[in-house]
Amino acid sequence: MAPRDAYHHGDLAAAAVDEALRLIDADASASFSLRALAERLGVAHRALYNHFADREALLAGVAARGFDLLADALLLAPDAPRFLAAYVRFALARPGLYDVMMGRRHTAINGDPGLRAAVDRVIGAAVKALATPGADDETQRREVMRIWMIAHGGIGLHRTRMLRLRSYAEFAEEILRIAGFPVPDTDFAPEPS
Amino acid sequence: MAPRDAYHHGDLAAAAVDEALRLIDADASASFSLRALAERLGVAHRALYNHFADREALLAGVAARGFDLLADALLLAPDAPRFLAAYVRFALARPGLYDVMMGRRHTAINGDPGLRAAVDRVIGAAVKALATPGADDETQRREVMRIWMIAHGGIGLHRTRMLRLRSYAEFAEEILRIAGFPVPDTDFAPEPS
DNA sequence: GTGCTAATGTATCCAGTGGATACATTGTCA
DNA sequence: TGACAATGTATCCACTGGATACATTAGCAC
Repeated sequence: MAPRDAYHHGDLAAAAVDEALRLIDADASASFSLRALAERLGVAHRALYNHFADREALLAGVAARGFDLLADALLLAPDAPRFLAAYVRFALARPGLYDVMMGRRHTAINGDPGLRAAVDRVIGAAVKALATPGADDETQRREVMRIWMIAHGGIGLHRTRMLRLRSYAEFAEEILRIAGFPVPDTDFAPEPS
Repeated sequence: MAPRDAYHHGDLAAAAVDEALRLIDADASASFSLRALAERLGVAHRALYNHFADREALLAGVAARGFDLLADALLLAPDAPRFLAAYVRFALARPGLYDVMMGRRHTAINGDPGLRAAVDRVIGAAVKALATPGADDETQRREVMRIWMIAHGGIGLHRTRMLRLRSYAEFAEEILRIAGFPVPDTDFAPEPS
């Protein structure tokens, strides 16, 4: 839909996603606006509409990039507990990006092939890290779902302070315990802001 | 902060929360606006600011009402699996309201006493339904967290169709299995829209 | 009862938003 | 070289949350 050739700007579509990701990462609480993005790119805000149907389409691009980054991080995890730790670390370190990734509605997720592919990379990383040798496919799939639900749910509840956990460290240990993993001696993740 | 006496309108503060809840329930995908709300109340949009500091404060009121409704529903659950079922049913039946409830940031949750109290009613209902006779407090608390994480995470992932579950019924069965509960023969929840 | 005062609601303005239409520019290729 | 389509700009619109200034009215002191 959006050509990748170099034109006036160079490659506005890619630059827009890059810069949008930067803006969203810089301040998760700030609301993202096309006009602010266009200004940082030195371009009329309407120029973005030559590359993205609307604001949602641009954010879908950002989300896809986010899932790719997440998959990259998760593929390094050698086992299940470190997979869970890496997932939680990513989400809490980049709350704005995580919101954009998870805020999409299902129509957007399945309507955008690039986005769906990036999500599937994450699922692939999960299957790889959570695989247990003897188990059948159904069991594997269910384990992926279980860990993902606990991680995603835990992150959401922690961020609203719905559950009365005093600190990030406490949360991190707790989520490992709840998932049924041993808690390592050393902190498995740096304190996100 | 907002007096509850009857004045010009009667009780605009309460009426506003009621009507906002109705609007949000009616169309979860529509973005909620103060002006649309004021129009439905037959009042200048600026009148709402005599009762709520800003849009967020009004939505905090809606969220508090939502948690009260959720607590009401959960208190009827006689055991853990039916607690989980009731929670999931509520969230999927009222997606807009659930978003408003869970979209708050922690500052809002803990800053508004009414909201915090409503959240605590939900936690109380959870403790009641998930209590196991012999267990100590720490174990109880952890079980509440585990079920809540699975429920909240599962709802989020299901609504974005992140996990490849074909239908709501499939999701409902799966989340019970994942939480370690037996799956009943009959559907435990009607299909939400 | 009669005013006074503060709570409530209104009128009007503002900057900012996403989006649309019409037009200018410019790279590419026939 | 020239036409055309891709790209970017100028300008407009309806709508949003919010602010300031003013009108109304309820309820209390007397």
